[in-house]
Amino acid sequence: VSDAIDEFHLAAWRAFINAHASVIDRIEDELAREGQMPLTWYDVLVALAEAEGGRLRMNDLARKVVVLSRSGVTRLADRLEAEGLLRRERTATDRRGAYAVITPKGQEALDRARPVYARGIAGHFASRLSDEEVRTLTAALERIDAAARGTVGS
Amino acid sequence: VSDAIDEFHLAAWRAFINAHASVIDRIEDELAREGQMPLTWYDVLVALAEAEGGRLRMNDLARKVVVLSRSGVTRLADRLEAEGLLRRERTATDRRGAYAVITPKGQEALDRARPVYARGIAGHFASRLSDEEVRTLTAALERIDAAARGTVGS
DNA sequence: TAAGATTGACGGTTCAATCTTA
DNA sequence: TAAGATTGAACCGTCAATCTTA
Repeated sequence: VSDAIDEFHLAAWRAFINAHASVIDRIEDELAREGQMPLTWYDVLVALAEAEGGRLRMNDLARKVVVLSRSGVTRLADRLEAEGLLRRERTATDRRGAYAVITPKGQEALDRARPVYARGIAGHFASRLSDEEVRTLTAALERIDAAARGTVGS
Repeated sequence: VSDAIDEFHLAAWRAFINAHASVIDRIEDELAREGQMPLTWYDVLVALAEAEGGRLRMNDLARKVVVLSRSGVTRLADRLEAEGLLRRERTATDRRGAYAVITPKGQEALDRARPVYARGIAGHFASRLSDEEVRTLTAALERIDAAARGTVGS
């Protein structure tokens, strides 16, 4: 693996970093302005909503929510539980493990946030791309993600 | 602007978010493991190193470092100054403004971090992309960044 | 009054240590 | 001893208020 990086590739990297920062900023602003939950809350709740029975072990939840660490998820789950958007359930079979379960109130809050988030994705991201670009981006970025996620040591 | 978002575009969005999170994580890990500075430090120092005379007004510096707020940059500059990697200079012409200037020690630390960072970008990002994909990504993401950065209200 | 920059208080995230059950 | 999860302490970043000079 070559360790030099030329202008051609550096420009792509910088565009990647900068586009991410500015788009996320915009969407976060719009969510706040419309009184909706921040993105991290959304990420946790949507992971639960998409899971069987709206429930996931804390460990699995943490693995799905890429932007947070394990203890970060614990902390956020505390806040969501305090807001009544999520509840914890202990299982009988393995009493170490805890499930996080989305509540009806959590589902409602998620449903309110979803269109605002969707509008942000559409307006700041999707609408700026041709279909061909979307195909290329998806393939390339999924490949990058899989490779980076897969690497363990070094 | 349509506010619905279909699976086709959602997949691209998720790939974008996940690839960013996992690649940044990897690179941050590698920097730490090799005893180099974290990315935010790097971003600030490289912005200075690329500027005329290695100096920039705090305000301009904050505008260049997309991933931090104005006061975030002040805070980080405090830490970098404490480490001797950067110093502040007050100017005679406008005594409100402060310049941040990279020090020789800062330049050296930057030079040590640069190849590690470059290797990370190459290994986890650039090497996974064809030249055609790099061209498409750069064009698309620069467009997205410019549009998101440009939008002011709503 | 406004611009440049900093600060105090606060909220969120992480690391390492800890607790509990397997 | 290990796995699942949580917690205490420290660190980082942001917002709103503030300080200083124009």
